[in-house]
Amino acid sequence: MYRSHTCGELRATDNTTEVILSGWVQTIRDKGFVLWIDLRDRYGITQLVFDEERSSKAVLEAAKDVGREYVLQVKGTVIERASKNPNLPTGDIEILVSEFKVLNNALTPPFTIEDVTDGGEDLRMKYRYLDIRRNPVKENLIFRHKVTMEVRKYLSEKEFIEVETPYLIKSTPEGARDFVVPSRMNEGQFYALPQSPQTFKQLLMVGGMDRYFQIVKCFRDEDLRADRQPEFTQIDCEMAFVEQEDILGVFEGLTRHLLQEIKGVQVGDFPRITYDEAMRRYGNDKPDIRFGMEFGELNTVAQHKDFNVFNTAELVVGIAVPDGASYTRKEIDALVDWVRRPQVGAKGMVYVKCNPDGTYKSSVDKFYDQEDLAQWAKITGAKAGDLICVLSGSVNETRAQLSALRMEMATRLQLRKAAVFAPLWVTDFPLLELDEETGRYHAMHHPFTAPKPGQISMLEKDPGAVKANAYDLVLNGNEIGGGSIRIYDRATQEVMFKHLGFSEEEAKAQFGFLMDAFQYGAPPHGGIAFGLDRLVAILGGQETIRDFIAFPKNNSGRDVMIDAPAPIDEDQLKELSLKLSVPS
RNA sequence: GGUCUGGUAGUUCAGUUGGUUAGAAUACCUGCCUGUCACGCAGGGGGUCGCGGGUUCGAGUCCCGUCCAGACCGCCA
Repeated sequence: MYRSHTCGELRATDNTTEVILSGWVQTIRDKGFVLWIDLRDRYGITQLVFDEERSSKAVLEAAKDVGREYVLQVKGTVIERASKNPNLPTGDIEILVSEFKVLNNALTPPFTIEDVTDGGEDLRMKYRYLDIRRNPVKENLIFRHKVTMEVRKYLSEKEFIEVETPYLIKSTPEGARDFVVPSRMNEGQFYALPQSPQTFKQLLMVGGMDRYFQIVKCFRDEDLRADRQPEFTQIDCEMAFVEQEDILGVFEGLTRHLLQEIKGVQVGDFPRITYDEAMRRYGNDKPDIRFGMEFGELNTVAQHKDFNVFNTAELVVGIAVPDGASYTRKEIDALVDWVRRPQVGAKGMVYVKCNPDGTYKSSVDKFYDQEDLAQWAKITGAKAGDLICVLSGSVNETRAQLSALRMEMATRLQLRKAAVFAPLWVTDFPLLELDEETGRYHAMHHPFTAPKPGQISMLEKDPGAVKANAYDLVLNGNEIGGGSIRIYDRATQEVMFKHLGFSEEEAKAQFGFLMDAFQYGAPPHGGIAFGLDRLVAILGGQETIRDFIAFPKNNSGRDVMIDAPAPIDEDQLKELSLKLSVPS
């Protein structure tokens, strides 16, 4: 037997009990006459004591030879401590060790295994198995487990069935780049790893599964971010015989359940706004509504004066930064520089200080009088003491720029509080999106999304105006879920493919199986998929998803621990009928 | 593909205007210490200043290139 108890469970009531513990050496405090070792496992820390009076000389001497992170098995008696540690759950007791065994020794770890480590990101990833011994990472993984358990519990209670779908599927040109896998048995042919189980879950609906979910890995070969990994986990869901309202109801319920069970937070009905409204009020389709600073469009009051920049702009729009009027000239200049960074891309910024005395001071006083500026303040909701920041230009770019500024100011003003949860639904997404480079329309969500009833006819004349039965669930400025009502008849699906620029042959080759299935009694259906990594990170109050993934990839898509990806040898290439055009 | 930031001891970092032998903290090693728990005290070892080139009497410091890491833009149906 390696242990009778864990390192986290012994209390004063266990006094005099004979126990066996196993774990890792957290720290050694050697006072000469007495020596303590903190023994750590997943459950906690228990202090071991060795001293000159009560321990045998051999045991005490041997204890002086152990090092950090050694794996020990100890046998001893629980005793009440002479000096207790109120900061530790096991702080009332310690183990007087009668014998112990070093199960394994350990090199000095390259960084300290403590809550606040001295290790940098890179090093922690290289030795991720050591990082996982640290409480913050360990707790995150346990937290993730709790979330997935609650998801399974909730959905199972609602009659959802978890079904596994294949990982080796077919590559399609739409959307993100696929990871591809060469097939040895089918020379020159490739599988692709799924970007999502989209078509399979729809086929499960045709198969009559009615309510499906799956906690499933998905793969996208695109550049990474703090909240984006090449392989990531989705809570993928689909329901038959539903309309949008049914789906929003069930998954608002799931989200509320998680907030309640995981965070103990109660939220009322989730607000809903349309995509168009989100863009107008926040410049963003995933607005963070934990704070205000809503956009105020100033075209009517700022144009037709002598300020040419505004007169020639498609959109003039501002936000009121709370208490920003006290900014110095230098601080405002820094803000202007900030919006002019290439990442934001604004050409400049007009500001209005709303002085506490009710007067206004702006960077465009030459063109606008106090009355004009009072109008701006009214529209942006600026109060005395605020700073109005105004950007102008083309609609889409200006909104994106001001949205970036809004988020930046909220961060600086600490309005993005991790303990506050503000979910909302964004609905009525456009069906299609114009790719400005190719001049082609592509599906904003995916090509299986149903247009709003009655709007199919608009596809010909004004494809960009067609709205879809598509929706996103946004939490604290992050898209945590997105879905749609699907097309379920062959004719409509064919029309969609045609408008996306597929020839009949291409559509048949790539999605013929789905359109065939639609001819055999496909039920109306729709669904949603949640990004689990992101959801867990946000519930955990953090921005980066990496610390909620046991073995994540770095910025360049590398696993620095196992050093992947890596070249494969000549024999493997040959077996797969592959030839490299670059030296490996 | 692009922008920005960083790379100096095992680790996290400091390093002034380009100037003597590159520092701190922590980790590690040795010794001391009668109740520690971030133990304390004394001492010690530890450096290809990412790599390559250039400017200079002299480069951790300035310039060019390159690699690596991180954040962001593009991208992510």
